[in-house]
Amino acid sequence: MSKLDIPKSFESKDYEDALYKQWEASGFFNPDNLPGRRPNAYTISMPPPNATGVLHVGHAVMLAIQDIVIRFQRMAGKRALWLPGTDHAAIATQTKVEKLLKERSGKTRQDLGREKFLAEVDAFVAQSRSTIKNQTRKMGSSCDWSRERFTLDQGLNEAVNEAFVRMYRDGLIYRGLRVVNWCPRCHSTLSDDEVEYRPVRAKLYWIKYGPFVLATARPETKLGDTCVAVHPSDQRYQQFVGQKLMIPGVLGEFEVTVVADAVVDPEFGSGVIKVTPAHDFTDFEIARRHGINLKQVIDEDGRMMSNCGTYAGLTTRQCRERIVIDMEKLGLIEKIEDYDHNLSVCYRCGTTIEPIPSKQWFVSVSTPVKSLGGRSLKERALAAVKDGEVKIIPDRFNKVYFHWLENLRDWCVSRQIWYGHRVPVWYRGGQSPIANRQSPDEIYVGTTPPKGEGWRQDSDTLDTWFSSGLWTFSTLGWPKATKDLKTFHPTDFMETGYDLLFFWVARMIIMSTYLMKAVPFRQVYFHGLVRDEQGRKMSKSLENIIDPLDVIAAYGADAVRLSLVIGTTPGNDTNLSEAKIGGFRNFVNKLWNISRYILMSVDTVALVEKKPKAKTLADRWILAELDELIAVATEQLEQHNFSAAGERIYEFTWSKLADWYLEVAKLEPGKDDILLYILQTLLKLWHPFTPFVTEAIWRRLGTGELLMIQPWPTYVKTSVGSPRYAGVAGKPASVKAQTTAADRKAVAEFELVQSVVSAIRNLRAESNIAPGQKLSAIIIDGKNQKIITRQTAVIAGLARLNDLRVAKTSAKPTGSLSAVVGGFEIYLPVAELLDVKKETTRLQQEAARIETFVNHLEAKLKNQRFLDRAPKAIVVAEQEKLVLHQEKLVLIKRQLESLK
RNA sequence: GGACAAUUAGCUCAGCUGGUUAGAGCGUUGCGUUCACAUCGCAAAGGUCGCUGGUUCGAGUCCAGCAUUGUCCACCA
Repeated sequence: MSKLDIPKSFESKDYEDALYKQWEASGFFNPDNLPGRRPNAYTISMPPPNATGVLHVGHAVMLAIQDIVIRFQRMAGKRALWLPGTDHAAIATQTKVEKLLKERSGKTRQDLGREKFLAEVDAFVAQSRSTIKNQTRKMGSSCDWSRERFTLDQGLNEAVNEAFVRMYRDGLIYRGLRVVNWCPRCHSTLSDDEVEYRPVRAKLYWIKYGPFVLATARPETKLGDTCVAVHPSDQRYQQFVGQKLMIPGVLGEFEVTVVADAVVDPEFGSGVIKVTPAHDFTDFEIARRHGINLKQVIDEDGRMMSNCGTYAGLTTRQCRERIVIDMEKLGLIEKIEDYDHNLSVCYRCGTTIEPIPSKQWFVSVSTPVKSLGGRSLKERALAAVKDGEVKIIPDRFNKVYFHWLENLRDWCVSRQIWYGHRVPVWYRGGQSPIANRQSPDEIYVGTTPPKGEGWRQDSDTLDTWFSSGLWTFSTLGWPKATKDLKTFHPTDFMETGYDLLFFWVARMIIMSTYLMKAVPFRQVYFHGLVRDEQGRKMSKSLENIIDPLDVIAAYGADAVRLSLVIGTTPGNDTNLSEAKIGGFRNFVNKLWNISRYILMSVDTVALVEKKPKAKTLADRWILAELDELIAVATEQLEQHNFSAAGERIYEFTWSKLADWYLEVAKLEPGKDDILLYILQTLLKLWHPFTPFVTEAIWRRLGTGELLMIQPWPTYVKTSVGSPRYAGVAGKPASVKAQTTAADRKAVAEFELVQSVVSAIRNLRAESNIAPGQKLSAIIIDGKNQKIITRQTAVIAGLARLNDLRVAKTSAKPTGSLSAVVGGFEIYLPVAELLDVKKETTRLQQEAARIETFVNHLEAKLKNQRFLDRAPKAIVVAEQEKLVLHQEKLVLIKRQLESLK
């Protein structure tokens, strides 16, 4: 043993912060500083966490996966850039600050005024941003902080303005009066995707409506009705179509027009619907198709307007209760039924959405664009995935993406909140009343304010996803033609939760294909939701939240990373528990101790970069296994099968290296170079997954260099199979390490040795022979004697035998435990310790098991159809299997004889 | 209403284009401190692969239907 002093366990907290500082100080997070010629760039644009947020386990997954990819690519010689940032998350942030303000001073944002309120938000965000940045560091994320961006940065604001103006000039942005999703609490519009649905038990009111009886869930909207619609082919109501009818109501009679429209389902209810164009999306469309006026009765506070007589000022809910009572008095209610339906609520605050008419800015997704070859934004974005320019992982999300885009309506991008990018539009003149389609405004749309007096900027801000949609290129300097933009865009790998497919991913594709004439990323990988160990969502009320920072402190960032990656598949939710993290902490410690042993047992610690020559069977075996591991792990990482890659490296580390090879190394001295080579290769393979522990060990090699920039291990590869996958981008051919016949033989032979050792250990355990007690053994075989003879020292050492004899023919040793493995008969003469009855039973059971299997194989091989139709190789394999087991059966029966 | 997942050992999950007696981790049981590691070692027990059909020489794997759970989309007044 050398005098190296290495602690017995890896205490993560003693290393993590110092290592991260060292990495950051090295400058290698910045691709410009990476050593060597690196012709190819590899870029990941980090999904910016909300500036107000704290790191949660969802971020942790994202950071773990992306860091694996970027560290792998960096070691593989790419000019690797992982660009971090934060998102201003307009509505979420404003809502949060409003809440804090209310708690602190009881004031609203209106009390403060726009400017002061925004100053509050800025102060809050500045603080939160630094919090989440430090938390990101705790995960070990190797992102380039020198390029960090914020969606409200000056540069990004320029990008937003530029994008808006270009779209406006191309006729893709227009201002229009529409029924919009309105959140009365946020006082803002919401896009369709920002609306959530909650099932509620409500009432369905059947009301008498002039000559009709019809059903409605919202009787209060009757005050805004301007027409009634029936299906064009509905014979029952033909006579009314086109007529104007006077309908009795709680505020007296009012006039409606009867129209025929195909959206009405004649089978449902009475086949008649009342139409409230101002407060329902479908109704708005009906009214538009038939040139019917709309009548707004609900205002921006969600209250009934002054045109509602005695109901003016009531909330819609209060009004509903009151109006039902009043209608019952007038005999206008036919019946009331229970009714389950979905209530639209704001995704941020849960307030019931009120559809109201409003003049807003929209992005047209269906207008043909010249620069897109006459295609619309929608069509271009569809093509990006259909043509394979963007590959979605897992590909089942393709369908979801197509469906969403195909049904996409124009995107309402203006918001009436204060925090965000202000709409780059200026007005001069009086702003028109909301219900008026004609605007007398003089409008100026531009990236810089117009010259001249009296211009007033639009008070609305843009949907936060409008700026997020530009993220992959606005962060690289667009609209300026920067070097970064040229080098790093399109990015290579986007990774986020599938809940962001519509909100963000699709919009990035829309924006980038239009503004950059290129996709924003070549691949997009969706991770699943992290749930608790019982598969429930993590939530405050369930008290089942796992805080990444807590578990990093307790188990180390490496263990947390492994627990979030191994055992997960893209797009599927995963369950996480502290027990799982604890398990990986144990593994990290195992890796530490493997290293500790190797570093302490070698004479000289040195770099061994070339594969050393094997001297023994075990050497040949482990080196062949390692080559195979490099090939498989590399291929799996390239294909983003992180879990599979990790599992394979894990298995090699623990089940092959630690359990077998290191034990052999204790018996066969002179393996320093091989041990060091394996260790160094393994540290490289693990580094993307567990950067801290691997870097900490690497430092003990004393090279003075960082592991994070070491070259990825190489191997001689053979291609297996061909690229025959259906995937649009084409999956690469499967790759294996090139193995020689000698390698394959070594693996087979060593596996035989392993089975012999396991069999002897099994015999000992079954007979309760203390592990410490030395035994002798006799192994009999005619065919493969040489293997055993050459490996007697290894077998004896691992099986704790003090004497191992190899004989050609069965000497029928009496008083022995026995087993048959790989054609060998194994006898452990234990004499007086032998429980003949127990041993007989054990062997009989074994024999019975094999007999069943032999019968099964015999039956199979007698089946003419199997012989005729199965591939030759399979038949041969089955025949060999049969012979093998028949022989084994004979040997076991012989052993049974010897017990008599 | 439509779509998509999932359903394999007590728990959490692997099992690729169908072909060894279906695997791992955790947990359980027995034994154990051999100088890398008790955050460890050795060994063991534990599964009619949700159900029903079908294709096939052969199905956990492919097809159809069903059931259960979950998610997304749409939403009819």
